[in-house]
Amino acid sequence: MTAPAPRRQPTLDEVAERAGVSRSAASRVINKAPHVSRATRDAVERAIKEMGYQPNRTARALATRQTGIVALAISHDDPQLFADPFFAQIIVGVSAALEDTDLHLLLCLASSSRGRSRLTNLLHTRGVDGLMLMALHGDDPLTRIVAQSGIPAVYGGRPLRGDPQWYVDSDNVGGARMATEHLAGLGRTRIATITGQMSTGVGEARYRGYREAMIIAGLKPHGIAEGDFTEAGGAAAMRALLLSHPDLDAVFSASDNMAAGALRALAEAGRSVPADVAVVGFDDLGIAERTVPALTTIHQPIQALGRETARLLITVLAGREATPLLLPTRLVRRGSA
Amino acid sequence: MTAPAPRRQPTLDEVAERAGVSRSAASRVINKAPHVSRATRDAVERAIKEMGYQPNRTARALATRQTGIVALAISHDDPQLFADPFFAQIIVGVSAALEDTDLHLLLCLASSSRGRSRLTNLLHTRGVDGLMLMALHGDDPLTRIVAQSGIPAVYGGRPLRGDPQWYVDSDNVGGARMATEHLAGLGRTRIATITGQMSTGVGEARYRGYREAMIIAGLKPHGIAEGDFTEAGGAAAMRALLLSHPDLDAVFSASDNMAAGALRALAEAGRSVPADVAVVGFDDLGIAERTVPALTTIHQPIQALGRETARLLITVLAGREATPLLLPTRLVRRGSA
DNA sequence: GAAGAAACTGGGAGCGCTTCCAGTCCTCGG
DNA sequence: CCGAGGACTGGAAGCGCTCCCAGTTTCTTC
Repeated sequence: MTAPAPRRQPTLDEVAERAGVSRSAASRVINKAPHVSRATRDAVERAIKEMGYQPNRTARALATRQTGIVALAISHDDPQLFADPFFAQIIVGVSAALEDTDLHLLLCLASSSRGRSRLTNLLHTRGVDGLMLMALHGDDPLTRIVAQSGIPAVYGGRPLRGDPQWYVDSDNVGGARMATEHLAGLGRTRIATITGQMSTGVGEARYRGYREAMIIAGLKPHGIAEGDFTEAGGAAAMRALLLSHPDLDAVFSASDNMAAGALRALAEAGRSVPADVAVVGFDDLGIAERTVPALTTIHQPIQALGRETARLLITVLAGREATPLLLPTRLVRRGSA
Repeated sequence: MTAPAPRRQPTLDEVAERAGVSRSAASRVINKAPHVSRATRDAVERAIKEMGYQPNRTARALATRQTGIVALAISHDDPQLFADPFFAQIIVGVSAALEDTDLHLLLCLASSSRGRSRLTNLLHTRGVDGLMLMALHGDDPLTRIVAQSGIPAVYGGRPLRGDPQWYVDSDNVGGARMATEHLAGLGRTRIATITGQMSTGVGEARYRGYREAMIIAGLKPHGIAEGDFTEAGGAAAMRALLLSHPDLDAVFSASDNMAAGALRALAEAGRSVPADVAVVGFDDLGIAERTVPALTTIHQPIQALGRETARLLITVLAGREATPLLLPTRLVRRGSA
């Protein structure tokens, strides 16, 4: 069995003819343009209803130079990373924001080089009106390509390098500061940190928040280990910290995944949490509730991040004034600190 | 700050002029059509390279009546359901299959009525070449709309009503049968089942598999409770079963989520698993490894489901012969049975 | 009642590409 | 040396819509 020939849709010309007016007139009533008499409008609207007319998207796109499509590009080396619930939440947020516009969402997983070139092609061939970019790593070549294409782009999460004109981000610095302050407020003084990759925007920002809070609290960093946002990486980092700073009494981990690994490593080392070592994570993505003990962490409003990224892009596309946005994070107290 | 004016891309006419040939000739070399002399081809290719020409997607779409876009529509009442890792895996699979074509992926969350009408509109305005549909419930009005639109559609997971021309599905019946047989093979004879909503295709199919296996094993169903694929629903169903059939010695649950709830309810009732009651789930979606005891379950190849759904659509769009596909499931033995 | 403004109308030129078709140019067998 | 057939070529007609513009009608206003 092969595909059936699609049923032919009526065209604007046919509608106009049926309504006994010119194509221009019909176009005007469809686009709610001014200078249309009552009689014309009625006739056209009746014809439209009778024929079940719907304007052809492609033709309209060609004439207006607007496709009505925006892309969400997720650039990351590991395609499996997409399976992280993070992105599902982002997509839910983005979709919600697009729902009251007539924009549609194109999804680009630009992890492979093939995926990247497909995205580049999409930009150059004017396949989309705008772009949302997520999960870039430090020196992603995409930023340059995007900038050159001239297609409006909004970044979800500020990239490390290059200062994009438009972005929406969680307040990573503030969150990390809050986490560290919480630890210090608990009376802990030997506070270590497990960072994400310092080549990423988030990794760097959360580390910076930690540093700032330590300075304000009048404390010296007590152990810094770089992880990779994975559970295994967190465990390894924790072990390293335990070796280099055996007397640490608190850890701020730049992600819940890593914190989960750290908890495991701490348990293996016989340290009790939070009695011996207090732990604070970052993200609050489900896993934080399932660790033992449950993780005190910084909540990041992911769905809102998606929603606001899309909203910002909508604003930009509408030609309205738009400025970057920083979304607040908040501390969620559970058992680990 | 507002959007900058996009830099103008060269057009085919300009390329042709630069190469000193007609637009038709240039078009021919771009589309690798026959009847192009070596000299013409070289000239055009040089011009293309020099000018960085990329054919405009929209214009091409208008001329060929093909957009180069396919949509993945997820129709479900609950938008939050999308956060389920299931869909992320589907998307990864779909993207992988599309990656070696020049089709792009449009994502439609058609849960709200607004979302549904957006999708309908997309079909009628010829905004996409083809459609993949997932997570339909029984009498989804979408099936009719899709059929009427004449746009080729492939179903991921067979809908309950209506027998679509093309679909890809996991072998739910076979999997459920396998699960039940496993239980029977363990010597259990009083085997209950917790079903999903019987108004869904999966719910019905997995129940059918259970029934068939029971008949083959010469056993009588020993308790049937309808759940809703959630953990809470599974727990409630298990409690009901414990009340109606206190002597049951095994349970086949139509999803891991429900099985997790069932395990909880069994623990509360003081039954030990698998000693008193053996439990088998369905899906193998991560949660199965994290229950206590770990869940014996039927593994469903989700990523492959997405991939094959996309492949089938690609085949259909290419006008090639295509037939429905049933993906094999397999038993994964863990602690619960 | 005339002149000017405002409302309406349809023709037509695009948007950037594909594709049909009628020509032109070669090549080659008879 | 001629004609047939094939390989090329460019002109032109779309694809279905928007939008400018010149022309017509209607409404003001003094």
